Amino acid sequence: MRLPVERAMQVCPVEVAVSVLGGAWKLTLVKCLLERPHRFGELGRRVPLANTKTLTRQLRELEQDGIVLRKVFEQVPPKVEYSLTERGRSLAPLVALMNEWGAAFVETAQ
Amino acid sequence: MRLPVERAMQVCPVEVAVSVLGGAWKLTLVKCLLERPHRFGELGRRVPLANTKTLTRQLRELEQDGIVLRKVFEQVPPKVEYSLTERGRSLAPLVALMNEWGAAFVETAQ
DNA sequence: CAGAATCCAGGCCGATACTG
DNA sequence: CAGTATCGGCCTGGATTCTG
Repeated sequence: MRLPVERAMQVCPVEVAVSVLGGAWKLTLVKCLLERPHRFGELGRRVPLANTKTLTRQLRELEQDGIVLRKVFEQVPPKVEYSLTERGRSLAPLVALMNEWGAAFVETAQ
Repeated sequence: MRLPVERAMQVCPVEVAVSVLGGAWKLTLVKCLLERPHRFGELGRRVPLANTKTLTRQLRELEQDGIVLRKVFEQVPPKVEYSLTERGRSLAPLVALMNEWGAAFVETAQ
């Protein structure tokens, strides 16, 4: 278990969710993977503001937290496919709600 | 509109929600305020790992984003009451889902 | 193609002390 | 009571370059 998550546990389950999912682009990546599995480069194009390092880090953490599955195809050129675990798929309702709320927030933009 | 939110808008509504709600303790504060209005000190006791500076910052941002209402009572000793706006109350389903998901995450702790 | 390596900046959050 | 002031650390995220 990662340290920030440990801390969050002391306070509230809500905070656990935030510290697991709150990283930059994480939930957007999950949203993409809910559609279908993606390759690394595809995800990069879906989230154009994230560079490769950030992308890799977030995906690794999602993998470590049991949300994302990383499958390596041993071939040249290399191919890696990212997909969701069951726990990852359980985020579907949450992602839908956040998408809706975020859109409404922008809509009602001050 | 705050800068990180502007950036998030370029990518996905989900990312907007994350950048508005993802700060430390923010959603936990909203969860408390969904129960009833709280005074500053009360919130501090509900979120014991946040110090006064952090608490103030998060509450100010939530206020700026139209989620929290800050009401000052001109009296001695001072009294400030925090409550939710309509937009804040619209977070109820989201908070409930995240609470549930966070609890399940801890339950299934690796 | 899918990253790893390196370096760097900013801000995000925290501890502590002080104030009207 | 409800903050502000000051200082600082560190972690997050980013730009760029390099590699099997």
